[in-house]
Amino acid sequence: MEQRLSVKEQLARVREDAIVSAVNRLLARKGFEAMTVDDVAAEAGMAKGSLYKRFESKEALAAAAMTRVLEQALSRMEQQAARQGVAAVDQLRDVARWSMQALLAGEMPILPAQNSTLRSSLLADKTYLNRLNDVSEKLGEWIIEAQGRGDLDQRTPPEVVLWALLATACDPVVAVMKTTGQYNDEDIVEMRISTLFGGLSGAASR
Amino acid sequence: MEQRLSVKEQLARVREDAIVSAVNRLLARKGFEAMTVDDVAAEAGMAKGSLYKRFESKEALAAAAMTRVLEQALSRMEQQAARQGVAAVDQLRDVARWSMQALLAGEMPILPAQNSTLRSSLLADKTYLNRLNDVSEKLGEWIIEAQGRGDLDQRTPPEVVLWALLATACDPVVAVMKTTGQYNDEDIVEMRISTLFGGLSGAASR
DNA sequence: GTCTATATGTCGATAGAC
DNA sequence: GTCTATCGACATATAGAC
Repeated sequence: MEQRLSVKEQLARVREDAIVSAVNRLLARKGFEAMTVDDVAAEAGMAKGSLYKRFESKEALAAAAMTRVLEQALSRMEQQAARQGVAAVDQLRDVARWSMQALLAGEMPILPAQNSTLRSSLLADKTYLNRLNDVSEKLGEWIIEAQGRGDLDQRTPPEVVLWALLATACDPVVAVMKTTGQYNDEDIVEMRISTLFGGLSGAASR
Repeated sequence: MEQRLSVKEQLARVREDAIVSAVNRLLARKGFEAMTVDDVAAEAGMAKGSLYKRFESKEALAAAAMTRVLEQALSRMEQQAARQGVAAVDQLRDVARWSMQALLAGEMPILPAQNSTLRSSLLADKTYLNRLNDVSEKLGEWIIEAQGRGDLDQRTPPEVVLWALLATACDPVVAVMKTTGQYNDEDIVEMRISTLFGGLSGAASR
């Protein structure tokens, strides 16, 4: 009985993962507003009714996708934290790289500017908020450390650095560079990271 | 007869300006998808039918708003260009400041990530494309000049600098900083400009 | 697969200018 | 009195919810 339940649970997890992955891709491709529940059903390969069995609304679908991305980021950050002798600023750089790579791979659900229904739904989702808080706290530690060492500008408030890093996940320039076809993914990421940390200014302004 | 036509035309222009201003505010507030044509009618103080008399679709309304912002930017840039003895990099900084101020004032129509209907509509709008081209060309000149003087990093391709500057118009960090209420508009703009040009890195990494 | 709500786009009625 | 422009109710399609 216990074994059977476990299998059922595993199947449920696989199914749920298929849904969340589908939502993730669709959010990355078209954004929340343009994504329809029919799209999700088609992409996940199941009937619309099955979606509403597990998720109570379109907003809940999106929230699950965004929560999963935060969990993946956390997992990545914990791996990074375990490594020895890596400067905090390099750990921050790594997170920014990771999120831009996800963005380029079409796996980063982009949250629209200020959609009312999705936004209020996210603000009511404790799991999402907890994960966001976990990510922010870990990044915050690294930011303080990097500022202490002089690797990050000390005049910029830590929260502002944090938001700038989080914003890499929806950097519009990455998408433009991608669509021109002039640059490969690696170059795009490196150029944006370089601009983010080093700025646009040249030698004469330093 | 000529006088009468002129008055009529003036009235039409005033009306059209009211419409475009309303669209502008609504795009800034809720974005294209969430904005309804009924919203526009209410905000502009006229009936929906009157909107469709002058604009053939919701997309055309949005395109008109975006075109007008580009025209305002151009006008600002031409004023800047007329000033003597201003370094190109400072003119670029001024444009970035201007667009962020517009963003903070709720007057910057934000184009959604990649909405299919609006995007294809914009790409078919010659007026919009021409204005965008005008802005890009002028900025491109300044970028080349600033790079030549060493005021901008020469390893970053000019187009990438251009896109980074255009992206200030939809900088999500500005909105977050605004909503916290911790900073006034001027501080927000200066911090973001400073990060954009100077980067996040501190003295130890220079 | 069905239902309901809502959003875009249309059209006939109407009011006001000359 | 005619003509033009505005209004707002209506048709139609589509998307969320179950």
